[in-house]
Amino acid sequence: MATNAALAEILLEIADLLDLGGEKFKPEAYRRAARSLQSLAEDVRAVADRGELATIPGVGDAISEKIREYLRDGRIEYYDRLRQQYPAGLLELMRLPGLGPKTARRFWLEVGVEGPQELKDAIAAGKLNGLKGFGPRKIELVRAALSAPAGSGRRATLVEAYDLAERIVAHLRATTPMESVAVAGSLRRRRETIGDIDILVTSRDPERVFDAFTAFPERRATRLRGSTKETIEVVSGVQVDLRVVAPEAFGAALQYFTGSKDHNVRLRTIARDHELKVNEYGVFRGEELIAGATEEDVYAALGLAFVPPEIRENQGEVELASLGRVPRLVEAPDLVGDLHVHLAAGAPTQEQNALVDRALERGLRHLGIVVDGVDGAKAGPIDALRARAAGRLMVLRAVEVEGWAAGSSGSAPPHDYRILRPGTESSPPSKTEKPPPGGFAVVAHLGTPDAPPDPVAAGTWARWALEGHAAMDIGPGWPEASIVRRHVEAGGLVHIPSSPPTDGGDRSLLALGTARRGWTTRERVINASAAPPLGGAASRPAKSR
DNA sequence: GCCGTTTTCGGCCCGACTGTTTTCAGTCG
Repeated sequence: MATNAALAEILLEIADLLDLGGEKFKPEAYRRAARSLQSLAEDVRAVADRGELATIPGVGDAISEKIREYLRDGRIEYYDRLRQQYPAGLLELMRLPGLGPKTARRFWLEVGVEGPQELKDAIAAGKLNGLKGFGPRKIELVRAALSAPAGSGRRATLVEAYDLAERIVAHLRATTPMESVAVAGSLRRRRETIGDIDILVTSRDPERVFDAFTAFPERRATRLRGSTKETIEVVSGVQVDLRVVAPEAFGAALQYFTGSKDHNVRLRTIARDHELKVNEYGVFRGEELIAGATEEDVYAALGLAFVPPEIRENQGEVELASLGRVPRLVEAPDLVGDLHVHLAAGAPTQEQNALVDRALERGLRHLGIVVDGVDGAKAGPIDALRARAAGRLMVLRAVEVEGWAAGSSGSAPPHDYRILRPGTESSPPSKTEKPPPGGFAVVAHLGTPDAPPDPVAAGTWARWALEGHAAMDIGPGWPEASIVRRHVEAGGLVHIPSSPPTDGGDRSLLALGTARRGWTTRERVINASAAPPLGGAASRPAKSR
């Protein structure tokens, strides 16, 4: 595991242990530091080497010292000491849904339970009966949590969460009248993985919306249902929250429930400094509602420029917003080409033509095609496609070279540029390993939605791309936004797929979101330029015909 | 434990929901 993630995990566990001890504010402090590490744009070791650990939000003297200890000794004494104070099973107990540190601690001290199995036995033996604050419903809740199916409450990949949210929204739209519906939460921020899906609705008839939500075919269980929100778990184990809000508060609610938590805390602090209060119902001066219908209003009321959802992580965006200097992130209309489209050599002419026609419909200016299953020296269908494009679209011929072990092999021109495929099946390259010689315009196939690249490997490939002046291909949820951000801030280029996939769905939106999450601006996107800089290519691009 | 263009000490977001409660504690996001 990458150092940042491993350290974050330890800090989170320290937080849980402190919770068990009844600490009031320390746990949240450790969690905040952990979240900062998780979204840190570089290896924490590099930050430590520069002596700048304290610049990380939520990291002060004490946590800095613990981080240094970990980097030096591979352990943190404070953490080891805390762990000795409680049975390991208590942490498992407090992580069950509906249970927390207080409850776990009471089970331990008052019933002598040290873990999930012992708790099961204790319930079966009726040892919880008569325990103060534990009625039959509460005991049943605990019992159900203990026997929850495997995978319950798990995190989903970005693509999985996106598709699920699309199905839920479609179901709601088809079955109940709503004024507006939006997806919020970490899915809207395009996080790499999604803990729970947040859906926001305005409607005059909340009960009807909840009824429709309850009737969603994939629902497995309802966690809770009140007058403003309902939480369900679907069969895949993912949790979905639905909230109904008033139209005049839609923007405030969307802002609030989009998060991130740390971003919102910053906003509320700023509000307080302006003698304002912000919550999911709006921005208030005293009792008076001064903003809330749109997100733009909410930010404006706080004297801030609008912040795109993808970068709301308290990673410097709030400061820039207060100065009115939020970067303009790449947007879908900026993508004027695609340099990485595959076409089977034997594909029917109709399918080949559709590739060009779709690109023309989208108004693309260039299209780079890898023809699979044909000798690179042969023209394949490229000439025919060039004729079809008839000067309206620059059709480029790309070849893919697989694996760093491939050496200098690969087809000779005539191709316009080469794409490096590091070879995800192989073991990741070492830090000192070099890419194969010869230039590349794009480094691609770094992962798939189900198998995102290992962060260390992705970091190496990003470096290859940077050194070779090639663009790093972005996928939905990978590489991690922190790697993308470090790459583009170092001056690197990215490639964002823009052609709609042939298998339906429009997940190219998600790759765009991942790029935006990495603070990518248009200038850093190789296919946002009408004349893509293919300087890293083995040969110069052919002239447009 | 962290943080501060009013603070280096005294705060720390805040509301919904649930179960068990005659007014609240715990959990969650």
